[in-house]
Amino acid sequence: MSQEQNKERDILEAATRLFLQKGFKATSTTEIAVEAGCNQALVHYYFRTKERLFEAIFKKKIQYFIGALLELDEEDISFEQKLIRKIESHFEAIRVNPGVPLFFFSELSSNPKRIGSIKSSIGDLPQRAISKLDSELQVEIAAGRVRPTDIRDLLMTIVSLNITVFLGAPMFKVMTSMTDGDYEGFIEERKQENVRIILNSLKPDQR
Amino acid sequence: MSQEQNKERDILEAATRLFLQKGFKATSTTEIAVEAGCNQALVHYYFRTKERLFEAIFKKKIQYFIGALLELDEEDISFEQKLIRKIESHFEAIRVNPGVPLFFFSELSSNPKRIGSIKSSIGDLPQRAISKLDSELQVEIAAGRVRPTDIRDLLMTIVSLNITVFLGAPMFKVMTSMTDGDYEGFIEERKQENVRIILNSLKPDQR
DNA sequence: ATTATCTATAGATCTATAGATAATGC
DNA sequence: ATTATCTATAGATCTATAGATAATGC
Repeated sequence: MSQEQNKERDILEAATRLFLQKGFKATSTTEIAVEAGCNQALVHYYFRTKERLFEAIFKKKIQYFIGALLELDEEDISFEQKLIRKIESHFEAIRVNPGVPLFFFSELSSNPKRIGSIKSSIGDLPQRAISKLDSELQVEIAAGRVRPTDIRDLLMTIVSLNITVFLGAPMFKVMTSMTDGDYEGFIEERKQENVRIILNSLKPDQR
Repeated sequence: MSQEQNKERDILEAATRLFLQKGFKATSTTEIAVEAGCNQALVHYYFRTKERLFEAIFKKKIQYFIGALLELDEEDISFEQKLIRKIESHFEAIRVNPGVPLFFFSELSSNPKRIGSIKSSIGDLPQRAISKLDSELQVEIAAGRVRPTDIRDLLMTIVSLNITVFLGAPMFKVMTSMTDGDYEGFIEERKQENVRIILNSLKPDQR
């Protein structure tokens, strides 16, 4: 028909939505099929096993996220500007995929053998990107513009602040009695707050 | 026998371990029974359904954590000292229960109806504790010792920094090629780093 | 012919309960 | 008697595959 149909894509999309929302074990291939508008056997026709389908999705999401935080931008801007851009790009990547960090952490915790799956799909991209950022950081430190800082601390701080706004949303809404609307406003404002906190944490001690 | 046995407790402990590690859906009552050293029917004898067993554990963990962050300490110490203690006590609560934050977030995300379960078990304790901390914060702000800060931002910052070290451990180890030993050192150092970042974020703008 | 899609089903769980037996408290 | 524990099983999934049928590409 004119409606270009592609069940394989439909299945992948349905599975992505469901795996992200409920995790691997709690999502059945039957459910995926219903959501994709086909029968359950077709899921296995295209992806053979539920595990393979899952891995395809898992790897795709990992690559997307690694890119968002670590992409090797060669632009000639100040370290501070570069850092701000990285933080904001990471924040936006999560805003668009708010379920992904939780998805990673849960699946990695419940099934540690997936660590191998990650390693193989990211290669040494993180290593290289981290080294590069680190050497830039060391230049700033040497120039006295940034307090001595371990690059791993800096990365941990960025990731912590950016993911938790989304990952902890349900819990925070309950604790602070915020409505969904309130919380959207909070998220909106939080990006700048995170940037501020991180830049502040890098200021050399004064006084 | 002399070995005071209490299968109900054994079941609860086994279930806690398994639910924390693999989540509700991926843990079977059969598995819990094996781990507790009894047959599967006994799990249902004591707890009737898997869901009830889960809720008992869930609520217990929530109460423990709310306490750790929000406990109403009346001691007469400076705001800064009080804040430092709260951050450290929260950090330690997570260190001892490193799987709990992920557990909360996953189960809340995969089954949003559990939000009700949380609400009912925490009552207005968070509200009161937050208000109290907020009024203390406002005093500091009025005195110019702290930059104007929304209490919700402060809480979000504390929770973000403290949980992610543990929650993101598997991912971080992969990304930064840290061994388990390296990472333990990193955690050790991270508590002070978090305190530092948070206190820095509260400093009034200078210059 | 090949590829996409469906129906039907085997075999493996998994939860919850019924009903038997063993242990404990009077 | 009551409470704790076990064996056995019904009924509900759920994954994966076999084999039939429909659609598509030459």
